[in-house]
Amino acid sequence: MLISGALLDPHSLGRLIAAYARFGDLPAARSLFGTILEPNVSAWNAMLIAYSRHESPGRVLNLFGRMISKKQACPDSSTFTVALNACAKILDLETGEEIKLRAFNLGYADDVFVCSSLLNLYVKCGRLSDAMKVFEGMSNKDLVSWTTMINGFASFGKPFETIGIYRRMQFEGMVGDGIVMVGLIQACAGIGDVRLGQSVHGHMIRREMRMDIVVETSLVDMYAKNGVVKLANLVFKRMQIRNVVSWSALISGYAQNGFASDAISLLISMQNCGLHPDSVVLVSALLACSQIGFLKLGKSVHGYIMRRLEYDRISGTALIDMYSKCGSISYASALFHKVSARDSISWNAMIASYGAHGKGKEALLLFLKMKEAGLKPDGATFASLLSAFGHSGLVEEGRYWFDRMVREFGIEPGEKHYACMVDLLARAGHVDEAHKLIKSMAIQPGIAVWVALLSGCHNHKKLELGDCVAGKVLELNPDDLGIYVLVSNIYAAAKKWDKVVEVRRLMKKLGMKKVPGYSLVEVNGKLHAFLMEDKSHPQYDKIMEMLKRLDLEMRKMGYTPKTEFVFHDLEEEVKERMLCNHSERLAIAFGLLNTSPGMRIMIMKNLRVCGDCHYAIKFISKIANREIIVRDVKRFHHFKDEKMQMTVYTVGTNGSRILPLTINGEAKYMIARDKGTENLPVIQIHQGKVEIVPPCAAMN
DNA sequence: GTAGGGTTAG
Repeated sequence: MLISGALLDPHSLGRLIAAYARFGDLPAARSLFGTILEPNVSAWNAMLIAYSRHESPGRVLNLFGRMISKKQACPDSSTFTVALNACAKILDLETGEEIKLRAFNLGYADDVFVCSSLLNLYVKCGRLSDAMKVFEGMSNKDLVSWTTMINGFASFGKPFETIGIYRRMQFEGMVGDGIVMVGLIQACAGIGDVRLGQSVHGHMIRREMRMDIVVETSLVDMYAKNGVVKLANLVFKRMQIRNVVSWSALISGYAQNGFASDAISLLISMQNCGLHPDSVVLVSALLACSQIGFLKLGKSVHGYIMRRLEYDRISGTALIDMYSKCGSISYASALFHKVSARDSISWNAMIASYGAHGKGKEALLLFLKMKEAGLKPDGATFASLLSAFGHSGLVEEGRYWFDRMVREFGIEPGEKHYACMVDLLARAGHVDEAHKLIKSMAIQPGIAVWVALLSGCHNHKKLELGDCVAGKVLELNPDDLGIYVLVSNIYAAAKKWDKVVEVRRLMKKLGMKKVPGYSLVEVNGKLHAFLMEDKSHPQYDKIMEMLKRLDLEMRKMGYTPKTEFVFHDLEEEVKERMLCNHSERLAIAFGLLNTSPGMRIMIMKNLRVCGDCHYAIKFISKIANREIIVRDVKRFHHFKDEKMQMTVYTVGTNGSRILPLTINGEAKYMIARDKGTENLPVIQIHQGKVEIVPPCAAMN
C-alpha cells in the first residue's frame, strides 16, 4: 500500500521515510517522498539520510542540489552534515567547499556536527592542514571531532602528529573510546614503537574498554607490523570473532616479516574456517610466494583473482612482482601490458623487474614510455632504473639519468641512488670515480655505499683503496656475515694477514654465527627445501649419485673446486666435499632427477650463492643442458648460455634480511639441523588448497 | 569518527 504524503503531517512523513530506509526499502521511501508537494526540511533530510544509508553519495548530492534550487525549505545542520559526508565518501572536495560556504553563510560555522563533517571531508581528501585550521577554530570540540583528527592523521601516516593530538585531547580532559584507540594503535604501528603500542593496549585493558573486532584487528596489525608476531598471534587467538580483515592483518604480518610459509599456511586455515580470500589478503599471499619463489602457488592465486575477483592496481602490481621474483619475467611483462589498472607503482615494479633480470635496455624503454604516458617518475623509479643500468653495464646511461634525476626531476639522491651509482661505476671499473662520488655526497654515506665501493675494489684489485674502505665498512658495524667475508677477502688479497685474523676475531666476538643455508626448488608444484648436507631427504642417495656423476663430468671439462669459499680450517678434501653438499647443489640435483629434460630449474636460496657453486652451476647447466636460475637473497643468477658466459643480475628481494624458513613461527631449519634427520616442510597445492606436508609424504 | 594490500641499493 502506498501512503500518500498529502494524508500525513510533515513530521510523520519524515519518520516514515526514515523507517522505509531503515528496512532497506529505498523505492518505497523515494515514492513516498515523491508524493509530497512541498517537503519541509525534515522530509528532505529523511530522504537524504535514506540515500546516505544506501551508500549512494551521488544521489545524496543530487537531491541536495534539488533541495537548494527549489528553495522550499532551508537546509539545517543535519542537511549539511549528510551532504558533506557524501562529499567525503567520493572525495569531492570542490562540492564540499561549496556546501561549506553555504553552511557558514547560514550561520553553521560553529556547529559541531557540520564542522566534524567538514573535518572528515578534509581528512579523507588528505587536506590535513585545512582540517587543522577548521579544528583550531572550533569552540566546541566533541569526541567525534577529536577522533576525526586523530584517526585522520593516523591514516595519512603522521604518527607523531596523531599522538600529539591525542595528548592534547587528554590534556583537555576528554576521555577517548575504542575508536580513538584504533588511530593511536595505527600510529604506533607506523612509528614501529611496540612499547608505546603495548602501553595503549594495556591502557585499554586497565580501563576495561570494549574490544571489538576492529580494535583487535588493529592490535594484531600493530604487533605484526612491528615484527612481534607472537603477540599478534596471541591477540588474534583470543578474538571471539574473526573476519577476512583480521586474518589478513596477521597474514600480512607474517609475510612482511619473512615468515612466508606461515603466511601461506594461515591462508589455508582461513579458508578452512569458511572464509573466502579477497584481493587484499591475496596480495600478502603473493608477497609470500615471491619470497620463497613459489611460482605454482602464485599462479594459482593469479587464477583465483581472474576468476573470482578483479584486478586492481595493487593486486596487479603484486602479481607482476611475484612473477618477476619467481623468475618469470615474460609473465610479468605480459601481465603488465594486459592489465589496465596501473599506476606509477605498477610501472616502477615493471622497471625494477626488467632491471632485476638484466634487461637494462627494456627498463629504459619502459621508463621513457612512462614519461610519455604522463606519469611522474619518483625516487623509486630512478632507484630501479639506475640499478637496471648497473646490472646491464650501461654506465653512460647511468651517469646521464642520475644527472637528469637531480636537475630535471628535482629528486634529491638518497642512499639507494648513491649505492646504485657507486655500484654501477665501481662494477664497470671506474672505482676512483665512484669514490669521488661518495666524497661529493650531501648526505652521510652509509654502509651500502661503502660496501658497493668495496666490492668494486675487490673485483678490480684496487687493494690500497680497498684496505682503507674496508676499515670504514668495519667502523659501521655491519650485521651481515657476507660483508665480513668480503672485508676479510680484500685483506687477504692485500696480504694483510694480521687484519684477516682481526676480522675473524671480530666475527667471533660479535657472536656472528653462520645462518644455516637452505635452498628451495619447485618440482611438480611442490616446493622442496634442502639444507646444507641435508641427509633427510628420501632421495638422498640418488641425489648424491647424481652429484658425483656431475662432479666427474665437470672435472673433465676443467672445473676445479674453489675451496677458498669454505670458511673453515679444514683439509682440502673435506672442503671439497662440503662444497658439494651446499644446499643449492642438492636442490639442483633433485630438480634434475624429478623434472623432464629441458625444463627450466629455479632455485631459491636464503643466503648468497657461494663463488664455487656459482662456478659449478655453469658447468651443470651445460652438462644437463638446462636453464638454471638461482635466486639468492640478493641476486638472480641465470645459467643458460652455451658458452657458459655468466651474467649476474641483482634482484630487489626483501631487503638485506636473511629470511628463515619457518612453520608456526619456529625456525624449522634450525630444528632440522640440530636433529639432523628431521622433516623439512614441503608446500603443495592439493585440490586447489595449499598444504604443507612433510617431504616423505610429498614424495608419494 | 573505527581494522588488513603493491615498487626502491650491496
